Amino acid sequence: MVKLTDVAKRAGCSVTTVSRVINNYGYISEKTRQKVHKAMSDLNYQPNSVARSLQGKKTQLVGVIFPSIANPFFGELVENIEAQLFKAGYKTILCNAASDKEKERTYLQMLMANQVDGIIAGAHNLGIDEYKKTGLPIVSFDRKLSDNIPIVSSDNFAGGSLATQTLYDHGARHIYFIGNPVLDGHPTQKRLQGYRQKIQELGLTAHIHPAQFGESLELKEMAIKELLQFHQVDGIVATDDLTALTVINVAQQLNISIPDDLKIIGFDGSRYIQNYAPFLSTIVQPIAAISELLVKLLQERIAHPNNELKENTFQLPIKLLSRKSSQ
Amino acid sequence: MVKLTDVAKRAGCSVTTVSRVINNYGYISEKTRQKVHKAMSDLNYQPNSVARSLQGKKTQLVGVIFPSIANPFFGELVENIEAQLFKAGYKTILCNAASDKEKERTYLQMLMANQVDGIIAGAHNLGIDEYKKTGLPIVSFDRKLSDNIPIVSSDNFAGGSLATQTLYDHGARHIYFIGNPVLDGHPTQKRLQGYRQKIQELGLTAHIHPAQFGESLELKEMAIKELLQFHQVDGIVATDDLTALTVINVAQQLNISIPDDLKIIGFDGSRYIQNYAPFLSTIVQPIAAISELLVKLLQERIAHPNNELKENTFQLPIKLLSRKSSQ
DNA sequence: TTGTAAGCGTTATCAC
DNA sequence: GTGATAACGCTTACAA
Repeated sequence: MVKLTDVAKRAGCSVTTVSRVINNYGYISEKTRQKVHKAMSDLNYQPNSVARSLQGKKTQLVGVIFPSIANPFFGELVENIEAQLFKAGYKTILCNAASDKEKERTYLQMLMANQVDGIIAGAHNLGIDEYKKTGLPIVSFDRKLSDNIPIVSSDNFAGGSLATQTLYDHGARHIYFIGNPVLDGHPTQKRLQGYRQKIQELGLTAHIHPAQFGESLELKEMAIKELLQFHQVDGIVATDDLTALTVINVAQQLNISIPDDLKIIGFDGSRYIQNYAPFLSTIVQPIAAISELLVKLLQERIAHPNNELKENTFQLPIKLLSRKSSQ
Repeated sequence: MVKLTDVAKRAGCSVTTVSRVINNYGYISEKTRQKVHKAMSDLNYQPNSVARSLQGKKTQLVGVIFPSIANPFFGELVENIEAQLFKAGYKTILCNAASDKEKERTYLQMLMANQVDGIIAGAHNLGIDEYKKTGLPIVSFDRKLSDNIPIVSSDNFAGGSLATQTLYDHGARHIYFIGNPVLDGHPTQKRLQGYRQKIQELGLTAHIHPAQFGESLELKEMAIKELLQFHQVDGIVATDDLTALTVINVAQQLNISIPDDLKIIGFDGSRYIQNYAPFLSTIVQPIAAISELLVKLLQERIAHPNNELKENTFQLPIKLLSRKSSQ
C-alpha cells in the first residue's frame, strides 16, 4: 500500500505538504501542488481512511438498521437511503436486524467500535437505552425511539383513513382492517387509528382481523381464509401490500371475485408492487422523500449532535394509487 | 470514548496487560484477568476497531456490490449474504452499483480507502482491471471477472434447458425465449444456451425475443405485446421472474389465457415470488447456498490471497418449481 | 510557503 | 507475568 511518505518522497517534499494539498488548506505554491498531484496519480495513491479516522476525522460510515430487505418495500427504501448517503459522501453499513435482538445488539456494538458517524434505524427490537448508550447521532424511520431522536414516517393515519374512504366510495359497507391489533407504537397503529376514525365518521362498524407482521405466510393465509369464509366482508384495508396480495390469492382460491365481491387496498406502494401487481390499489409512501429527509436529518444531527430538536416528528404525505382491486 | 488507558488505570495495570486479556494471548494471571474484565464492564469499554485496523489487523469489513436490491431476487440474495457475513464476523458495506460506472469506480476507491478485507461483486459495469487494481480479495456472483477470481452461479444452462423441457412436456411447441440476446458473458447467456440446445434436441425452432435487463417496464411491455399479438407462441421461457410477471400481465390485457393458450416459466424463484406470485412456475436459484459459498470462498481468499485457485467456477444446482402458469 | 514532530488508540516487540 | 515503548498512516500545532 502506497502511503503519504511515498508520495512525499516522490514529490520531493514533506508529508505535511502532501497532506495539505490533499486536505486543501494552508498555503501551498501552485508548483508544489502540481508536483504533489502528479506524484499521487503516478503512484495511484489512496489516502487511508482508517488512519484518517483515528486522527479524529469522521469515518463517513453510517449504519443502516432495517428488517428484511427481501421485502420489496424495505429493499427499495434501503436502496434509496444508500443512494442519498452516497451522494452525501457516506458509506452504508447494512444491518439486517430481522427480529433478532442479539444480532441487533451486536451490530450496535460493532457500529460503535467502527466509529460510524451515525445510525439510521428502520426497525428495532431493542429499547431506547441501548441506542442511547451508543452516544451516536440517530434518526429513525417509522418508530419512536425517544424524544430527542427525529422520527420520519409517512402520514399513516391519513393513509388508513384514505384507504377506508376509498373503499366506502366504491360501495363497500363491511370494511375490515387486517393488521396488527396491538397498540405498541408500531406505525401500523396509526393506520389502524385512521381506519377506526374514518369508520366511525361513516357510521360503520370497525372490524379488526389480526395478522402480525413477522408471521408466517401459512398462518396469515389461514387467518385470511377464516375471515373471507365466515364473515360478511366486502372491503379490506390491509396493513401492507404483501398482506393485500395474500388476500387476493386466498380470495382466488375461494372463488371470491375482486373487486366485485370484495374490494381491497394495500399499503406501501413500492415501485415493485406498482409494476408487477398492477391490479392492486394501494396507499403509496413517498420513499424518495423519506430517504432524502432521513439523510438530511442525520447530517444535521452529525453536524450538531447537541442541538435541541425543535421538531422531532416528520410526517410525509401519502397518496392513493387507485387500481382495479378497489374499484 | 473510554479507551485502553482508562481501563488500564482502573484495573491498576498497563495497557499491554489489558490488550493481552482482550486479545487473549500470552500469560496473564487469573486474578489480573478478572480485574481487567471488571474494569472493562464497569467502564462499558469498546475496543476502537479503527485503531485496531491501523495496527494491521483486519477491518472485518466487506464490500458487497450489487445492482438494485429493490429487485426481490437481489434483495433476498444480499440479505442472505449479509447474514452469512455477519455469522463470520464481518460487517457489510452495501454498494448499490446500478449501472453507474462512475459510482462503482468511486465505491471501489472508497472500499480500498476503508481497508475492507474483501469484495463480493454481484454486478459490474467496470472492467477487470479496475477491480484488479484494488489488490483486494474478490469473489463474484454470476459474472466472470478474471481467471483468478472465483465465480459462483446457478447452473443457468441446466435451468434454461429444464424450463424449455417443462414447457414441451406440457404441450408447448412454439417456445420463445425472452431475454438479452447479446453474447457478453452475462449469465442470461447460459440460460439462453440451455434453451437453444434443448430446443434443438426437441427438433423445434428457437425464437429469441429481445428484452434487456435494465430496460424500462414500458419498453418491455411493448416488446411483449408485439410478441403475443403477432407471433405464434404457446410457450415462453423468461429470463427472470419479473419479466415473466410482465408477460402474464400483458397476456391478461390481451385476454390470452394462461396456461391454456400460453404457458410460461420464469427464472430466479425468490421467496417473495414463491409466496406472492403463487401461480408462476419458475426455475429456483439456491439463494442460501449461493450466499454461503460466496462467503466461504471469500474467507479463503482473505486467508490465502496468493493461493492459486484449483477451481474458479462453481455452479450450484437449480430446481423447478412447477405451478399453474406452465401446466 | 514548507517542514518537524506530537498524537490519535491499538498491538507487538522487547526487556524486566 | 507484566510493563515500556515503537509502530501503524495520517493530521495539525508549532517552528522555521
